[in-house]
Amino acid sequence: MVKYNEYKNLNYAKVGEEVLEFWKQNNIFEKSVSTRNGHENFVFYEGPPSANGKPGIHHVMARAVKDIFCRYKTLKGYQVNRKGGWDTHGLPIELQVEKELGITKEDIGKTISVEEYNQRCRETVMRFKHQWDDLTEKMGYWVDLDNPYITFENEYIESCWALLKRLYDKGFLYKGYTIQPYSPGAGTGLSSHELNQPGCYQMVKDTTIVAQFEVKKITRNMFLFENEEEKVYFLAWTTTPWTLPANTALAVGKGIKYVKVKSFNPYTFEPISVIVGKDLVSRYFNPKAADLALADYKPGDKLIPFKVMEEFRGSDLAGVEYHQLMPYVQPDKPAFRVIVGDFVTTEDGTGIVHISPTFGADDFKVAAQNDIPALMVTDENGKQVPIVDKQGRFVSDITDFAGMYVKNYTGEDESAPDYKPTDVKIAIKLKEENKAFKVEKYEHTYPHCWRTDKPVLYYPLDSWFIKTTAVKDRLIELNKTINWKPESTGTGRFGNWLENLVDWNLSRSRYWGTPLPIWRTEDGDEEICIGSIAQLTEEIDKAVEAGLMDAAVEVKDLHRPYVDNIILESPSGKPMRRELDLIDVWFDSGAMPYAQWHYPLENKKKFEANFPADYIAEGVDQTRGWFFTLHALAVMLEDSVAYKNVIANGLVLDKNGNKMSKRLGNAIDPFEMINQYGPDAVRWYMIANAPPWDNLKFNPEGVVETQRRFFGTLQNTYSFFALYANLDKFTYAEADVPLERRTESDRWIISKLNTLVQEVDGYLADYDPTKAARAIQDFVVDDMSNWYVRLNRKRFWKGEYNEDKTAAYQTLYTCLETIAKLISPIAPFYAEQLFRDLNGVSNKNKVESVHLANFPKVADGAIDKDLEERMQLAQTVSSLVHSLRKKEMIKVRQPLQRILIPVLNEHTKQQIQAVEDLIMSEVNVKAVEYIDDTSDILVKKIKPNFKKLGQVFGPKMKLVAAAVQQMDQNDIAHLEREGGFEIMLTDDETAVLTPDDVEISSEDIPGWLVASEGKLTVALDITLTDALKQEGIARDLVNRIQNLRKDSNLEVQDKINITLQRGEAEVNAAVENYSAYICAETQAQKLDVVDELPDATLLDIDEYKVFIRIQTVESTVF
RNA sequence: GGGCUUGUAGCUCAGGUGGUUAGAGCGCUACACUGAUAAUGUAGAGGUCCGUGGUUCGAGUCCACGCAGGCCCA
Repeated sequence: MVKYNEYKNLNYAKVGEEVLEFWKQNNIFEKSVSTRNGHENFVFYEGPPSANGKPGIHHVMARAVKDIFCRYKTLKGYQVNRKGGWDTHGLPIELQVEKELGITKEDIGKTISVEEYNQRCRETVMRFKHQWDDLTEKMGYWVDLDNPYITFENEYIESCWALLKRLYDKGFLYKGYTIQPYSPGAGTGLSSHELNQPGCYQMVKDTTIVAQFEVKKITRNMFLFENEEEKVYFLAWTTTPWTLPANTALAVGKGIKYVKVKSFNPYTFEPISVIVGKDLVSRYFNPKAADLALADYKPGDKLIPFKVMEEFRGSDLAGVEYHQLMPYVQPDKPAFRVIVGDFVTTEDGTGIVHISPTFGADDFKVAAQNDIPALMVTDENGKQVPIVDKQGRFVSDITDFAGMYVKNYTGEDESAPDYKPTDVKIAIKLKEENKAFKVEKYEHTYPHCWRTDKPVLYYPLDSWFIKTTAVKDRLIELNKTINWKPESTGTGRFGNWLENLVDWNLSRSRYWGTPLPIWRTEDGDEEICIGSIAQLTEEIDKAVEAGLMDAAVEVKDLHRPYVDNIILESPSGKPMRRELDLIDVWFDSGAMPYAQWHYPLENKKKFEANFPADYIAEGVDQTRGWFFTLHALAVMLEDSVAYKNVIANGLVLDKNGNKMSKRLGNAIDPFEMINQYGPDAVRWYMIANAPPWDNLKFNPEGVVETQRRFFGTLQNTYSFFALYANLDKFTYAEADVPLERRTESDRWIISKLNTLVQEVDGYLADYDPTKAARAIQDFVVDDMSNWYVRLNRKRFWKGEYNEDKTAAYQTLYTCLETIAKLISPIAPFYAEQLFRDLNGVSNKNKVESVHLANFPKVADGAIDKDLEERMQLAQTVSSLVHSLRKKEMIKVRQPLQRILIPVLNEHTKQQIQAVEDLIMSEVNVKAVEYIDDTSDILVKKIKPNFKKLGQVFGPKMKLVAAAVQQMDQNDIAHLEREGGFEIMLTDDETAVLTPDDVEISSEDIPGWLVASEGKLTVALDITLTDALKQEGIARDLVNRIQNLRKDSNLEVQDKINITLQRGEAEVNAAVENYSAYICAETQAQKLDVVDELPDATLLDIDEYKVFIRIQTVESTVF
């Protein structure tokens, strides 16, 4: 016969290794997909990791979350294909290569060719692929590693091109500009990486201006004026006065308070009213002048009087229009009004921020959101350009300052007596025009170009954009159909991001990435967007024919520099060169639903069958990354969501809540964890400890606890089952014992089990693995092990192999096998071993792996809530009796005569009666008795039902509660008998209570030892009769003999003979009266009592001494 | 600075729609139990439920303003 495997000191890491080997040998993963052929698809997208760094413990977390639901859906009968993928482009890889080669971006194309450089990137990016694959296997993340999509492969890039062309054809792709750090000296944009080089931020002393922007006297603004003569100005501060001619708006903070102050301009002495942040008044007006009268002011006075007038909120000011400060150039759309910006503070400045969309990133963004135009001029080529040229000079339209450098880019001698920076010249002009309120030097840090050491400008640079704002409403609408876990990430972080959407800047000035497939003539008048290699080849042929290229080149690699060397012919016959930009790597990953199948160039059916995804999961940091790019592309290309359910998981921190980093040395090595504790305990701990979307404080001690408490208990239960089932040769060969012939506790645990199946199914369907894991844990530890097995131990190791025993085995077997299935998504290795150990003997499931099985179904009629309530009562009663015994120091082995339970209603009585047997055996008493109301000896307790009374009496609640507490036993009896009781609230106010308004419970039985919990009270009879004492002794004897057996290393099934020496009278009587009982319990065939017993063992049983000898009986031969 | 998120026992976490004694596990202390035994049971100690205001008869729970940690964005 095949036996259930029995283990000594199970090694969970080894379970992982062995099960992994089994999966590999038998292609279980492949089968878990192929056996579901023809079933409904459950579509999962793998967010591609980058293999240029080592995987960390947080990857185990993220991938466990992905894996759980794919396995769960497989159990539910879906076919779940999981294609792996690698993200291979991007800046981190370039930086790593540059670091290793000891070069900078400047060297590319000079000391190293673009070709060589990209070759290095290609080699570097997959450096740790082996470690990643290894971790994937060892942690049990099932994903197809053999056919992954790789973003640097030609086919993948070609798909990206095809998608870009579709966007281009829909008019979603355009060339615009974005504000970036720019070095006029070097003539190049700087990356944020370059700006973060040490030494870039330097202290400089700049001329700053608080400028006065005059409010227009129009109807809409009249609330700011007290009469027609008043002149009202907004005060706004800038550290870059040269940007003032480009001003097109002012920004205020929505909630910030502003005041209007009447005073005088310190340079022109003219009377003015200015609007400024309330908290900043003292910064611009000397408090010493607070008491001076406005009327007393004489031009030239040192102290300028001021008077604070009305107060406004930022939101009140929004929309107010003002006169252009320096009207050299007119915008092409309405401008010069107040808008709300969330970046406005009262930390410095005036609480009002000057906005010049061409020279500030925030400015650009907030202007775009408010439909405020940028100030541009038309150059000699008819192109729109900013008012400062690429050399850093004002254009000719800015007449007064035409040709002046906005900063000293020409190395002028700043110490020369007649040297005046442009900023100062602007300040002088504004002062003269009554437009400057305050001009002063200000020292602050400002970024400088690392090559020219000159201040950078924030300057509009050419960029290619995807017009995501064109589909903003649709993005928002479709987002509402996505099931976000947690919901707040979808409505909050992601939802807000969509509400404040700006166009997606695709351009990157780098080398290792997907090139932008747009070729343009030099004047930009003609261009072509290429959507495939075939199209490119065709265009090349045309260009060769036109003589623009020497010879046809075969398109082998779509990366730079190869594509840069291709020159195409425009419709009018002009040469077109590729726009040198690469595209944002996020486009690569957002394109994976299409590009992983080389769609739209092929595999249309495959794509359609796998779009959109049912489920994805990544870190919450991907909200504006992958989650967004997937969504944006799906909406623009397919007018669909890209995913229906998404889990945004949190971070994995160290046990103190700090971020893990190599520098701090608190990073946890995932391989070490798995080797030490096995993959299941690590996965279970991570899932059960905190919901995936919360940050997880990872503490290895928690893994130890999980292993001990959950897996240890489960394994213990299995061992217990296996031990006896092997002895009894239980193989689940018998037909199921019908539920009605099983014991109360069998039906109870099966009811609980089915309830559990229902719960776990619900939680997993709702993408909440933590609740599922916790429910399973509670069942295994509390219900199955600590209650069912404890109560039923004897049924397994005592007596004949009869129907009752079969029922016990079947019940426990069913629990264990069901648990194996339920835990298999979370703890796939251990579940596999448990399942195979069980199923290998019973062969009840015709599958070789738990992962090929079906999710358990709730059995009809198995759930019995009444029964579950009864058992709860049994547990509570037992616990109360235990605590009473403890108080009286009466050990459980000492039988007692009876317990007494007051019951106030028939239902409770019936419920307890049904579990009497369990209670009696658990707490070792002979009888359970009940007393009801009629006995008149119960002392009752009354408590107000706050919820109900609160609704009725509201504010008078306290009076009612006090009156209820005052009621004595007679009053309670009256209330119960008559169904109503009148209480006094005040001297002249009464109210009538009904039994529903209060909770009545029995609290005490005079003369008995009682304990109560909630509404349940138990009394214990502690009278010891001779018979009870004798039985107690007999039980003690059994216990000691069992210990002897164990100490003598006897096997459970070994039979013995017992010999006792006659001793004290009580002991003799006990042995005589309970001889049969003692023999049965200890597997003894004979119990002899003799007068003299040499070589005996001395047992201490309380105050008695017993001499005993046990001998093994050799197996009887018939 | 903005958005989102977390804050409950020494530690990790539960606490639908507000209801008066705030729970569990681990850890600690004591006792008990003992053929699941590196388990288990009972009891105990341990809480300004982050703070301050407010709404309410009643707030861990609802509202406002803060504080601290985290993430993303500036």
